[in-house]
Amino acid sequence: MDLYKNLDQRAALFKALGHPARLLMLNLMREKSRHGEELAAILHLNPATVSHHLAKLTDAGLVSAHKDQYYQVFSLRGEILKTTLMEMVEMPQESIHTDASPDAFRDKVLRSFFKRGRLTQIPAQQKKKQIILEHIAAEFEPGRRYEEREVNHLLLDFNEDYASLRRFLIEFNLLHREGSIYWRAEKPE
Amino acid sequence: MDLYKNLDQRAALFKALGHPARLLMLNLMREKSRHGEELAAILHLNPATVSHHLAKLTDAGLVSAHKDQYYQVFSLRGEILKTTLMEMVEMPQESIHTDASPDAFRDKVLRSFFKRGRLTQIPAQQKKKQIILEHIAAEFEPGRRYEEREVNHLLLDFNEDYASLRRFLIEFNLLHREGSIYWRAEKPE
DNA sequence: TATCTAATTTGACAATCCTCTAATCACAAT
DNA sequence: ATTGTGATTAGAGGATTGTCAAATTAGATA
Repeated sequence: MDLYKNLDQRAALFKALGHPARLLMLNLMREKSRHGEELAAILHLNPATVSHHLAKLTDAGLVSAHKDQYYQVFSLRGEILKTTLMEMVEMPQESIHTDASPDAFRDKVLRSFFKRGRLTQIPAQQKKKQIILEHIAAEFEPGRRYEEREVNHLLLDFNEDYASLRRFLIEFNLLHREGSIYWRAEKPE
Repeated sequence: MDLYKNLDQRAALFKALGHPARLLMLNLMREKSRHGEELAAILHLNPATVSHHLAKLTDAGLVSAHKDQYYQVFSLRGEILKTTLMEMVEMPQESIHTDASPDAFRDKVLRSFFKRGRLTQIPAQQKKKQIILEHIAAEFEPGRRYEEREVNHLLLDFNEDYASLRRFLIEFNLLHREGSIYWRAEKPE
């Protein structure tokens, strides 16, 4: 079954389950197979309406139909219902990336605070400060030891207020210091 | 948790899951908690739209929120997602009876073929014939043995064509015969 | 306090969905 | 072939939903 592979198919499955009348139909079919006229009588619905609902259930792969004498008999296809909600919600990472871009927020923040490579201002908000500081910290080579003078020089490329930047980098644990020697922190990941 | 107990609440849960954007949100929250602005950026949606979707997810009990600095941070409430689709679809018998009437079809058939206790005609269709024959068979006392003469007399109350009725009852295994002695079949259930 | 920021609400519009009636279709029975 | 039966389609009305822009609210910052 390669139905339910992508996002929209899964949403469609849930949508098919998202109506009381259809849930009742599935319950009735759980007991035994049923034909349209029967369901219509039980649910006090117009046969056309039942047809409509049954079409949705069949499209979603939840029921199947076969002919018997005068009737079109519908049966529950129970296999899919054995999976957990989580398995059905959970999409592989890569398909999340195709449908959305998880770094969009980060990108947006970086774009709005950096102009031509320079930091226009230091954001007051933690989450945004974190993002721009991480971006700046990436300029330091891991493992290498820096004199304070070198650090200042490097930071000046981003903003004239190099002292604040240096302080924040320390505060956010992106840069470490011992005496006048600085080095970049290990990446958390 | 007595949420998800009744039909409409369950339909509401599925409806909440029945939209691609909301499935993506849940996936993003699976990795870590997120705030609205972030989700909006990632999904390329208006913050108001994200708010709208988040409200549906919270109403359905799928996410919870807490404040952090400037932000309202939303987290996935995963417990519910561990249940299988079937458990969520499956309603106890009694609540099916309150929301629908499983015997409505049978009732309808009986009403339309019996007028003032008499069978107006013998239906040609199997399913309906079955229903009216079961109803007639119920007039015979279980265990008791009937002479053919008694059977005919009893059936005449329903329809003048007692011979056809008798034949059908045998054919549908509702009545058994040995020689000229008849008796009612055991109930299948 | 005044100001800033994210979240929510409001209102509008389009799209989708649910329900029914009426018409049509497919097919079994005669 | 004609009739009868259930299923489906077409279309329409009303309700709900998804989306965004604009206004408002709640709460943190300074």
